[in-house]
Amino acid sequence: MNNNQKRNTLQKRIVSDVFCEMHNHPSAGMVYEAVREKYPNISRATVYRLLAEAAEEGKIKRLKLTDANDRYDITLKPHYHVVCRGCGAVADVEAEQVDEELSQSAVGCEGFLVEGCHVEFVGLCEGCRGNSMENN
Amino acid sequence: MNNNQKRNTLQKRIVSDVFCEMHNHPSAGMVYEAVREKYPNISRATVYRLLAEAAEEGKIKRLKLTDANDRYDITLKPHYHVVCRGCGAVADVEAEQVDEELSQSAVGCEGFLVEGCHVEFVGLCEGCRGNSMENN
DNA sequence: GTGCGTGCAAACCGTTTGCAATCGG
DNA sequence: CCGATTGCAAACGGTTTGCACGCAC
Repeated sequence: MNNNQKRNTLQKRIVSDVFCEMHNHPSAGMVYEAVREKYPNISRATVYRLLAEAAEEGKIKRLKLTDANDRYDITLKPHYHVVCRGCGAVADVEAEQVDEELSQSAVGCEGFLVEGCHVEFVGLCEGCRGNSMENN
Repeated sequence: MNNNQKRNTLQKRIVSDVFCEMHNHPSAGMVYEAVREKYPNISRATVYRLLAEAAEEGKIKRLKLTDANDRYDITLKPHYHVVCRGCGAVADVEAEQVDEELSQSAVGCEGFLVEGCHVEFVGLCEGCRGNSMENN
């Protein structure tokens, strides 16, 4: 099956290490910036490629969110996320998974077959609640 | 309050007319293409501006979806959508709104305050179910 | 030595914006 | 007439890609 030999490069190790130390569900760009501090000459393309590759191999998860760019998640176990409407930060949510029930209760119009669903929470992070911008 | 006088331009009327005849939750680009058939010289920027403006005025709704680009919805009443994983088409979903309950059952990590949520369904449209690509 | 992986820059795609020209009120 | 609105083209931002070089094996 998997007869293409993956090479163990320095860049791959560094990107993996740096990403594993970040627990903010970073975007590829955020990982790139973080990696550059240790390894300033790394190419943006390499970071993007390595993260996308890891996601395809199922080692990490690529999150699609409504507002922001794609984020990468080290946690593979299914769970929901909350996005801060102030700064875009992402955090995990403790809530039971209701995808199954939700999807079964849904009927798509125009002949659509509903197979699954995506739940995403919106809120405010601790920092943005402190700022007196638009918190009610 | 609203002391800025809006002008009634030909472009505005055409974009509005064309959009109202489309019931596919089109993206701005899709509306642009449709408008161009009637009014070939319209600027892409104008269509994008008019749709964004109408959404800000609350006349239409701008949908943020996880995969695709923003879509525009003529229906203002809250409801869910299903996105075809084959072709990206969007359709309305008949299901009761559970945002309130869901949000209240959710606890954000890292000091996040959960305020609301976004539910989005995934499925297959009639056409894509017919194609023997990757339907199970 | 072979060819996978990298770095670079350019392309990409949907969208937004600066600006001069235009046209609605 | 005056300024809101348009058209154009360029900029934008995040991401992907083509290609020559270099390094892992």
